Amino acid sequence: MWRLNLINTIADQANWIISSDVAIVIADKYPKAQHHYLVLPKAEISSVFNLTREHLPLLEELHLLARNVVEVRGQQWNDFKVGFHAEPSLERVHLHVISQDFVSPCLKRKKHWTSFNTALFVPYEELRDKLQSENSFQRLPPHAYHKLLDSPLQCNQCERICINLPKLKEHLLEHLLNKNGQQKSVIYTKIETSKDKINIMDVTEKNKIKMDHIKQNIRNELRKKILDKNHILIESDRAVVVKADYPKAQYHFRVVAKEDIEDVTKLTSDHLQLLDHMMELAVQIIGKQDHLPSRNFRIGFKADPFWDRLNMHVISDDFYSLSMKRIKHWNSFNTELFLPFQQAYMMLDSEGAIETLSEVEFQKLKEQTPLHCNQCDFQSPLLLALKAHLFTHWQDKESERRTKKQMEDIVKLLDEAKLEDTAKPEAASSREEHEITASTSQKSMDQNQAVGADANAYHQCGPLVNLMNLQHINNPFRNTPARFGIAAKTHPQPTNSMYAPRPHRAGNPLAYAPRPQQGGNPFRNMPPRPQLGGNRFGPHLNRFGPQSKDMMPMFAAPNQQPRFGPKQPQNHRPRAPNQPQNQRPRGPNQPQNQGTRAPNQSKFQ
DNA sequence: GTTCTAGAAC
DNA sequence: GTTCTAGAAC
Repeated sequence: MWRLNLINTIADQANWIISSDVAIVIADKYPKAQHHYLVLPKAEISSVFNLTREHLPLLEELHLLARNVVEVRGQQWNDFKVGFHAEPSLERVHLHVISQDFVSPCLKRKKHWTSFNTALFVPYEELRDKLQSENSFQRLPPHAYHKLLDSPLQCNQCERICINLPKLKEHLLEHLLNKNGQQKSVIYTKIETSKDKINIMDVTEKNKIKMDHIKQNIRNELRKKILDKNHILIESDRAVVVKADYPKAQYHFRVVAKEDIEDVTKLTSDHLQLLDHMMELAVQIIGKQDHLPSRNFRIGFKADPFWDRLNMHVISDDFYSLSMKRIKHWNSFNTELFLPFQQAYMMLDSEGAIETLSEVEFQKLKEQTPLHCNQCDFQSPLLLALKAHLFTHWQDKESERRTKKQMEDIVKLLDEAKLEDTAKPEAASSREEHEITASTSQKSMDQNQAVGADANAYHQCGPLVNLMNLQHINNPFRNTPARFGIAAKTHPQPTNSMYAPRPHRAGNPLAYAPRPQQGGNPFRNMPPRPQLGGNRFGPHLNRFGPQSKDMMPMFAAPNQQPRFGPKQPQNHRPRAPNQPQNQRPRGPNQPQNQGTRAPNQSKFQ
């Protein structure tokens, strides 16, 4: 029965985009716009006419998942319409989440348009308020329904009324192209005789040229930025430190060379001193971040940089940020697309150049899934699930940090008390101790506030970058009740030793390090590097220059053999050939969403 | 919800 | 002649 199509679709978890304990999001099989999703409850509620006031919390959850799927797909919430059909055709109540371009080959009939762009579409808020006030939602009278179906085809973005659906579709495409920066002169596209096949090849080609031009202008922004003193956190004669405009973690800075070097591939061994200097600046900016120890920072270059000027990333390893919106954002820091500083330095020192990956490899790495957590064995194909997971790491670290801070305050207090005891031998009562602890905490808090209010300190130390705001409207986890456990499709996690150990995974600072199976690599016996230690960042320790070869390398364990050993011929980068992380042997638990149907789904077949 | 198709509209 | 719409069938 075709009315059960949606129920059949959700029976197969492979169709789920995201889900919670109570609802599921799927893609509309016949999307009427560029983005079109359906949110369905797991509970068997056949239609919108069966909803009552009791369902308001469920409705809220559907709406939350609607926001999440928009976030997952990297789209803007304001571009979407979210609501129900007043006269739905298919069973199981479903919330439409649809982008307002309405450009789609599946938009074929007038009804497709009117069902979303007249009163036949009931926005989420309208239904919610109706249930709140009247405890039910009623079907439209037949005459009203047919009248709405006959509504003129008025554009949803301007006053234009079109004579028929093909004309409206042509008009809607104009809007979409205009929105994407298309000039009006090239809007009028050829409509092919075969239905719904619109030839926009010429248009997209011209679009591409224009977009390339715009991109080039943006690329130059970094060059301009280093001249603008307002953006600069630290400046020297050879480089500056600026805050990243779209930070991909809580702390994200760029050290930008003043010298006109396009990117990391243009570096030669002559630039080793420049790299030393850039590291010194990185050390300085890290040192100014009291909130986070230096071991939580990663320093390196993008192997496929967007900006038109050599810039070195200094980024905290939480990677929890509202700007972390796309899979390529994650992969650019957590695969071989990120070239750690020490690796770049070694390459330059031993080979005199940094060899890049091919364009094909770049593309592959950018889109690579599943996404592996950089702090544990968690993995997921969905960025949203990874972000939810990263959030738990962030919370743990914050709580750890707070506890540590409190302990430090107490120790400090005890030290002070000791001094006072020397002068005044009477032991303080436990009640007094408690009072003193409380007052110290208060004092510490006041001090923090004082520091926060100190504009000069703020300027010199740089702002606390991108501190996560749980209540931010764009935060997908805002107001998410814990019980819903929004984690989408959860995949089995590796539990046995068949999985490669973490040091060999992309996302690890050792991503560029050689792997055991690769023969002839001069670094293959190198022990794992420890995390960066705070006190090793002293600017006076210029351990990266050739003159420091006899010193203990900054990133090495104290007894490790020196990394800057005798040079060996190298015709390739010291990494294993094409061993993407997602080709690791699978564990016994296969992902549940691949192919097989559960027995209880047979009733839908 | 979709596809098919006859007949109206152009 | 082609394009477009709308009802029937699924």
